Amino acid sequence: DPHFETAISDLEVENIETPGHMWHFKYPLAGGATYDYVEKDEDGTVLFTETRDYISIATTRPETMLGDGAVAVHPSDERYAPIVGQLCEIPVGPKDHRRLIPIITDEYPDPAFGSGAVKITGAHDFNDYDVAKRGDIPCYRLMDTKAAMRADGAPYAKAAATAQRAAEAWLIRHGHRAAPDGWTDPGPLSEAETDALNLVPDHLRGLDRFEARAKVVDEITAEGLAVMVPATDPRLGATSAGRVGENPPLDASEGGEVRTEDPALVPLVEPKPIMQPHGDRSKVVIEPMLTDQWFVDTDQIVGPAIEAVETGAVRILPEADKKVYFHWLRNIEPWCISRQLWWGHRIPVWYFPGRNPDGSAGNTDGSSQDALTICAASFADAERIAKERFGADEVIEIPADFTLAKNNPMDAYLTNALMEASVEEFQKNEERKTGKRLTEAKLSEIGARRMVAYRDPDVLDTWFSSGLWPLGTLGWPDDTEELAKYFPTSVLITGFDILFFWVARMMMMQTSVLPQDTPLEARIPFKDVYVHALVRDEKGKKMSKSLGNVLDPLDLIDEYGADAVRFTLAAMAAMGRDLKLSTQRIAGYRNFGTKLWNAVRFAEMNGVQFRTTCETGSENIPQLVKITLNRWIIGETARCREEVDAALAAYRFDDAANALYRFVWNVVCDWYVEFSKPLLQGEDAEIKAETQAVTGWVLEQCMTLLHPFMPFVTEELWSVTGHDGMLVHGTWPENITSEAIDKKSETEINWVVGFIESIRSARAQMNVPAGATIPVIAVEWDDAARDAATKNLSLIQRLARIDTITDGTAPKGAIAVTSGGGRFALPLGDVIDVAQERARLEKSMAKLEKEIKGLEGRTKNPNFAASAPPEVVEETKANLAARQDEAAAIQAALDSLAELE
RNA sequence: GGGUGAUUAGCUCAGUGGUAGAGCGCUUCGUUCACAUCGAAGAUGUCGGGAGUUCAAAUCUCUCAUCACCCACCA
Repeated sequence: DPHFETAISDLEVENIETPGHMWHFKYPLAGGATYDYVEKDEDGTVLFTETRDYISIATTRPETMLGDGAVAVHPSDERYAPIVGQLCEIPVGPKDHRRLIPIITDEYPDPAFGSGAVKITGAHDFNDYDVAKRGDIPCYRLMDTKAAMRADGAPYAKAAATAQRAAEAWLIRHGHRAAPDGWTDPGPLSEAETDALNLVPDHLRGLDRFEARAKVVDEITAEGLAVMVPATDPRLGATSAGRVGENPPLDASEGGEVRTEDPALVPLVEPKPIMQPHGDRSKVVIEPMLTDQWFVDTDQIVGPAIEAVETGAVRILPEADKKVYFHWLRNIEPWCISRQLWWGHRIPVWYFPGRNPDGSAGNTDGSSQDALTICAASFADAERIAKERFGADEVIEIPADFTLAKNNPMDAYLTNALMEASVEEFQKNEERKTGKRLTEAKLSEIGARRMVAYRDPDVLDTWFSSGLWPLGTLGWPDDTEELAKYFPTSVLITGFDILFFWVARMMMMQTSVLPQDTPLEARIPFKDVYVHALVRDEKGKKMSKSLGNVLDPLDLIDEYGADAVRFTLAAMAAMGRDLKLSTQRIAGYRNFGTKLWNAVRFAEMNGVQFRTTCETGSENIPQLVKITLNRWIIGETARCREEVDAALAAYRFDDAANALYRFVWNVVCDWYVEFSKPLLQGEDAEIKAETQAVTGWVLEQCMTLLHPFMPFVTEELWSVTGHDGMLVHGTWPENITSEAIDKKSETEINWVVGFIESIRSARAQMNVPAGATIPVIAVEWDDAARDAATKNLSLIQRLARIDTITDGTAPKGAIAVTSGGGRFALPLGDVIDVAQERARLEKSMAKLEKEIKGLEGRTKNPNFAASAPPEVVEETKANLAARQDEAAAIQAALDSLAELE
């Protein structure tokens, strides 16, 4: 990452499609050689022949040409067969020091793409690196950590000459050129030697990579080595993605100005969208570059992480994300964990320059990779190991940038406490002190007993450090109480984008770091992973600052309140789906908070007493509560609590929130509060007292159950209703169970609710004035209906706005109302509009008939009875019978209406 | 290029085999003592298209279309 000047892992790279260009250049054959370039079609018919003195290559990154080590073609590509093993010239740099590179074969180039020939820059391209490794081609690094062209090392001419010798040696070694007499293979350049070579021409040194690109393009074009095509060539305008207009025309900053005598010919530069790697934090274009880094060989630790999810020891919810998890882990790459940053945990590795891996003196290479390294918890540990294992008398820790010692093993042996001493100075000092010059042997002896070490300056990837979070926070590696109690942890709630970064890494690290002989279930970091939704904008796009489509939660909270925002997010958190936030919905849930507030206010105004604790469980309620209405609401409360708990256990926060919304608004407020009014305001003290108590109890349950979803308003209500202590410290009402449901009360109240709704509906549709109180005639009703209606007459009177219910026959000109187990008539005398009533009844009838037809279709189908489960058949039959009864009642009403006309 | 998911009321979304749902919005009515940030009533759907499996499909299978996201080294 040229911005942060550090290596990053591939997970931290975002590939973004950006407009780019592909240049076509000629690499002239060495010494002016020529060949017949022949293009054939599939049948072998010759399409095109030309004598060429170059090979054409295409590149999107011309600046990397400077580091080319070869040009590769596919072994089967007959066009280039004649020149494989020859040298060609990189057409950049000083004319008299042009580098020559071999033309090699490799399976990688696709003969059908571009010219079929690929330039190989092993140090700056992943594919090229593989080709280079296979072909023994050197990887020349061109840039520094800022991705500027290198300015270090020997002048270009010298570096190029070294590279040239290497290329020629390669030709001989690989049998493309006869060895001169007396030639001995010097062997390929070592990695350190290769890395030390700076092949950037002097005038390009220090330039930014993009500036260098423009200059390279300019120079090649000026020299006439760009592939030229007629200005009408379609490739100049089309993009490979076919999206016209996305690629801006080449501008001067990218180079490539036309400098040709023939105005009809222009350089072939194809506009082309390129997937460019960007740093996810720095947002700059990442430079693939060869550097020494620490990697985790993930293959070795990935197994248990996969197995734990396969066996279900760790659940990933929603299940769909399991697939993503598996796919990534099964195709995992080595993980680069070293960072060249100053923050983070420093890598606990000490290097011993001038020592071989076995501790013996003698490595003159200076590179760290094949030198002695010791991984230890501290320098003291590293020192102890060095002394024990390698018999050193003394280990001196030096700074990582103490290059003198690192690069010269003799210096390293002799570095004294002042550390700036060279062998020369050491000798002088000794001579001054003792008057004798030390022999080489004596120097070596001193050196052998003394070791210097420096700690790796890099730090660990922050995700590597946090990968041990579950264990680390609990005191591991000590055997703590916390570890015993809390590990494995229960649930990790996280976002999808963290699944790879953190979750997968924690899985791999926890399961690997703990003793392998403990069962996998005891090594997992957590049992459940709940992958929560991402909030997106209204178009479904990920919110991002650069797009400007961010809804700031703080703004929303300012406008609607924290509870409303929180409840909305919970209510919309259906698993496995991202949510598009709508402010309207937040407003709706803000009103919900107000509704609860008002319900509590109502209770207070009616002398409701709140208790400080809810010690009453379901088992006691039937004895304590006598009134049907109160028994009913207690049952409904229990039902709601169980629903909420089941939803929460399944991480269905939306189901839990919606269940509570329905219960509080549509059950408690719409019905219970309305029903309780006559009881609370009536004369009977006993009824009043019980209803006050139950109302208080119900509202307490509402506050408690809602507290996780709306903590602020519920806490406030808890406080203002005189409770001691805070609701957040309260207990969850697990003891309110469905045992509290009283079937008889439930049936009765449900009938009353249905009856009131039927009358209200009929009234509204027949335009009966809202204020008018009307009588009801029961044409026929069963005992249950009669019982329910009689017992709850005052409630029905109040909410349906009727005065009496009397037995009788429907008078002419009455509205017909059906309700479970009964037919009723609302006599309105002359007021009734016959046509309107007919329309109303016919509409109900049509709806019923449609349902009946569907139900009949099923029950009459012999296959249905044979194949469907018996309970479904029964249910369907019962349903059909009920519909048919209702249809009959409506038909009767329609018949009597007909008599009126 | 590979993968994953989505498509249901005007909008935002629930609903994995058995009578299509919620909130918002919309229409009509309502200033009675918790609440107009409210109450009552109401309208609204070829469940993206097509094919298949099944007694029965929004739900399972295949396919097409569109959208979104993730992954990827075509110079």
